[in-house]
Amino acid sequence: MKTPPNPTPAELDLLRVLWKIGPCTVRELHEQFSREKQTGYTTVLKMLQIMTEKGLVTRDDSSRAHIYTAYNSEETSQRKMVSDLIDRAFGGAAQKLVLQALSTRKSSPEELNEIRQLLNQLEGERS
Amino acid sequence: MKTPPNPTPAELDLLRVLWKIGPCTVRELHEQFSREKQTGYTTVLKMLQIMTEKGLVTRDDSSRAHIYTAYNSEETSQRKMVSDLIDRAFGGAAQKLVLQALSTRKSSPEELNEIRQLLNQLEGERS
DNA sequence: TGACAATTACGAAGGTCTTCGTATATACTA
DNA sequence: TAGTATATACGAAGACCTTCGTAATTGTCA
Repeated sequence: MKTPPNPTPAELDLLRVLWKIGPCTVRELHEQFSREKQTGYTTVLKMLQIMTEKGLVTRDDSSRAHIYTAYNSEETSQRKMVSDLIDRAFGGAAQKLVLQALSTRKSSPEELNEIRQLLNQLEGERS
Repeated sequence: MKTPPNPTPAELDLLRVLWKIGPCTVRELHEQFSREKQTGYTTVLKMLQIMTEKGLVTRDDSSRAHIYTAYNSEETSQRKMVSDLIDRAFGGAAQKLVLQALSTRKSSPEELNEIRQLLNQLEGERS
C-alpha cells in the first residue's frame, strides 16, 4: 500500500484530536473537535470518509458506528511533514531548518539540554 | 500593510528561483524556472500577478517589462514557514521539531557543530 | 506609419479543499 | 410494527490552485 499523502490543514486539525483521544467514532471526534472549532457533524464525517480514501485513517465498520483510527502515528506524520518542509523550503539542508527553529522560538534550558544530548549521540555514532 | 500569506507549493517553487537570481523580469524568471520544470510563459506571468496581489512579490512597472522582487527574504520566509509548522503540527513545541529534523536527516560534523554553537549562545543569553 | 515582436491583461477550465444539506439505512422502543 | 433517533452516503456549492490560450497593449524599425 502506498503511503498516504501529507494531510491538508483541515485534515491535520482533525488528526491532532484523533491522535490525542485515540480511535473513536465520528460522534466522539466531533464532540471534541467542535470545542475548539465550530463544525457540523457531517463535515467531520465527510472529512473522515475522504481521509479514509486517502489512507490517512483506517475505518472499522463492523459495528454500526464506525471506528476511525489514524493510520500514521503523530511522530511518523510529524517526521514526514518536517522532511517535506526541508525539501521544499530548505533545499534539503536540515540544519538550516534547525537553526531557524532554534532562533525563532524560545526553548527552556531543559529542552536545549535534550537537543544537546541528541547532538552528542549523533556525533558519537559517527566516530 | 498586512504580511503576505505563506506561499502555495507552486508559488514556493517560483520564489526559490527568484531568491536565487534576484529581481528580474518574467522572461528571465521563466527561462530559469523552465529548466527545472517545463512551464508556459503565461503561467509564470499569471502566478507573479497573483503573487503581487497577495503581497508575496512586488512589481516595478516603470519600464515595459515589469521587474518582480520577492517581498520577504528567503530567511524570513523560511522562518515563517517553520513557525507555522511548529504551531500546526507540533502544538508550539519547537524543540520537538528540532529533534525530529535532527534524527531524520543526516548532518555533517560541521553542521552539528554549527548547531552546537547556537545552543551555547542561546544558553549564554539566558544566564 | 505599418508591420512585427514582445509584453501584459483577461478569463476560463479542471482540479482540490472545505463545508454542509438532504437522503437513506439501521437500530431501538413503546 | 410504527415511529423516532442516530448513522452513513451522496452530492453539490463556493473558494482557491494551477495551468494556459487568446486578446489587447506597447515598443521597434524599415
